[in-house]
Amino acid sequence: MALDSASQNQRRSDAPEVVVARLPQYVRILTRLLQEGAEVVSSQQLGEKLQVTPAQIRKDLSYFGRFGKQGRGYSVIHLLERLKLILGLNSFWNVAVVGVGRLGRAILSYPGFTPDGFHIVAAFDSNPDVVGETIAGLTVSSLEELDEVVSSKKISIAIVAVPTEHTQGVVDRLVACGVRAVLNYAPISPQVREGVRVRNIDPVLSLQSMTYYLTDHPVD
Amino acid sequence: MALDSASQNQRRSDAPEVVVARLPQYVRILTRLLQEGAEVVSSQQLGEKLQVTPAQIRKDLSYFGRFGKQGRGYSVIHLLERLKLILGLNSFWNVAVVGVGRLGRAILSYPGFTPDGFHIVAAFDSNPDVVGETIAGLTVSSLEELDEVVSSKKISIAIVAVPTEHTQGVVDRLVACGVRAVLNYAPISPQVREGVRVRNIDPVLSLQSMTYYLTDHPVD
DNA sequence: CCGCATTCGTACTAATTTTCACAAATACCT
DNA sequence: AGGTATTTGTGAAAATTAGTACGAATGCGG
Repeated sequence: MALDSASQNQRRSDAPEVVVARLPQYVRILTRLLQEGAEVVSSQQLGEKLQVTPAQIRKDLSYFGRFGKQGRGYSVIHLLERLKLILGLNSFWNVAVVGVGRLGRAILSYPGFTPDGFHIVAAFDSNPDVVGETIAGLTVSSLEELDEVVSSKKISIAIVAVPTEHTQGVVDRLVACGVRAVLNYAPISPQVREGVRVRNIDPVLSLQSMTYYLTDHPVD
Repeated sequence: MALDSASQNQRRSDAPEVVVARLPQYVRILTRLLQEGAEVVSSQQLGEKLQVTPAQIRKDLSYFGRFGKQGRGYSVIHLLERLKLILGLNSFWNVAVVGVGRLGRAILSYPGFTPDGFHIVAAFDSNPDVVGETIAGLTVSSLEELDEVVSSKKISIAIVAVPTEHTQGVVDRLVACGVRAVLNYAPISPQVREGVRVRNIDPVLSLQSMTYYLTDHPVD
């Protein structure tokens, strides 16, 4: 009880990254529970749904405040609201897609980003044949216009689906335009300055880390 | 996240899962180095390319054997071969895609799996309008034929891109047919019996874990 | 061939992450 | 109202993961 700031509700800055990465899963489960009409949920129940120990859930949440009631659990709607606020999911995010090839088109047509508050408001490609084309209601812009459009449309997140060899260059340009979060689909990990976040979507790496377990390994 | 680490490791060498997950990245870098004509590489150089400490690379490799030479480093071609053997990447893997909607089509048309030894040899869908269609040279089969085709084509890995509500059911059927590794694109984490591996591709979770850092958090 | 610069492999140490376990608070039953 | 069953939040312990540092090889230049 001696820790003053530690026991306050606003202690957020020092939450480990691994904890932050779990919060969106909690948000997802809570959203479903809310739809199902649940009013209260315990860390025990959440843990079962997420295949995680109840202690971990309580510990994770404790980095951000005290949201539960002993003997009762967490108010689904209240905890959900708090977590969305913490993650910045209480408002919309404007997103650009860079690279309108096969993959970029699939991303532009994918309806799964919008319900979660990510609005794709611009698409870019370097190919003059593609620029001007309209996909899923969006007209593809030239990369020349990147700076202007990113500024005017207040874009802070980019989804990058360009050929591997252009990825680092595109990411550099995006960061120079003020983008601070990049979701990259190329099979490399772009380097960025501190303060910029990158997540890589790399299905081949995922497959390759599973084949290890499909292979017989002598105990040696 | 891990359920029961004691029961996870049976006869297998005891390399932590987090180490196994890094090996494919080593393989990727080594492949590139080999193409560039490099014959030898040190943990120092590998570490720079991967943004990890040299010690971590040496430690990771030491779980599987002794591959380097003091004062010299690692033979690129030799280390690459050994890692591919460890990961089971020295031969081909037959893969099925289940769900031929927009996403499934994009996956079937994606050329990036083949060079890494993952051969998509079957596609399944429940929609009779889609069954029989040919995409990227593959004729879509009905889900009825799952068991037969998985057996006859020796498929041990499945890529699942079906609507969320059907995902668990499809995964259950796949596991019943003998599939032991699943790459899932739906925004849930399918539950499987021990011994079956699942990796989820979930771009929304990735985005949501970045928005935290784009949001101002009072320090106190 | 000798000394010096490299670099591995690993025992040891540090940091991080997870789990345990328990006081305190709450709900509910009789 | 009193007793019992829940369940949180959190220090402390345990487990896992990463990093340090150094002995032992190895190669090279003179």
